[in-house]
Amino acid sequence: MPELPEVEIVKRGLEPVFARAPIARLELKRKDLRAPIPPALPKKLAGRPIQTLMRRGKYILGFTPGGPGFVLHLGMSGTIRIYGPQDPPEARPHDHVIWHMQDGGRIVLNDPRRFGSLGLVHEENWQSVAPFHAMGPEPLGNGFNGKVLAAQLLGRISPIKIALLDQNIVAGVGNIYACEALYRAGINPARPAASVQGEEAENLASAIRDVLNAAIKVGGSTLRDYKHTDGKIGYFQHHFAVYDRAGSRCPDCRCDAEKNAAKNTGESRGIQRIIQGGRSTFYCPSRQE
DNA sequence: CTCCTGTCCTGCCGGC
DNA sequence: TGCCGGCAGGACAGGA
Repeated sequence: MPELPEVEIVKRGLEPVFARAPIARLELKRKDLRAPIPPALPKKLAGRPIQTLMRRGKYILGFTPGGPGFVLHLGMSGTIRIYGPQDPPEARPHDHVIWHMQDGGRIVLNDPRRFGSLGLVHEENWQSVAPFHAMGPEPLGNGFNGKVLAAQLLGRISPIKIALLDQNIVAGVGNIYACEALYRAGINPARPAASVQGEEAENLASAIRDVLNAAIKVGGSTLRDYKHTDGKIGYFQHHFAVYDRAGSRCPDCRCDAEKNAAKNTGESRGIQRIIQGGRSTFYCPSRQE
């Protein structure tokens, strides 16, 4: 489920929790996530504060003062719940990891599909180990623009939609925001990646930034009320232009005009769903020629 | 290198 | 109502 905006919101929700108190202990109710949780991790975190909390792509990293830290990925179905010191204990199915804080607060990782992961990293060298060593630029970073994106796409014959899902091309974009960004940029998802250059690459880079920022903004407003959303953070109602809207008309649809023009052909219009790389792509054939 | 397919796991939803 | 197939926001391994 979570792509960059959702992960960013989760990170922001975790910040005050880690700022308030050191970790008392890490409870592992289940160790077999996508990869086994390193047995040494609880020991490295117990009794220690998280001094630095950051996001890279869809990962959240938290470092203790000495350098060791955790790296968290929510996979497809991972969620985080936050409990204050006053909140009564609550266990739900698929709660796998609990950070017990020294002030009594708790952070719970719930992940039914267990595609998520929790690992051990070190502040000194995390950037040079997998998966970070090859990871593409942060789309919300200062250095990201059309030229950078165009350079990343050079030599790529695969469809632009597939390329955007590759974390080594640009970090943090997933299936939803790849579709939404291509829609905003007016680029057909089947276009060869390397053919997106110049002004189109600028448009796409801007579209990626804009759609991610918009989603964060919406999530940020939800974050303040996270208690009302069942303690879960990072999961908010999005409004998508094309994602999961097959058959509907896109926001600035020209489909009616096209339908009239193509009346004789009987060709159907509206948002289309196609399969690329085994995953759904949604796009508007009228706006994304 | 890049590309493509299959796989991990559970829950939900629509169709019969 | 119950069962079954298909699908889900991710990432990796392995082979071409």
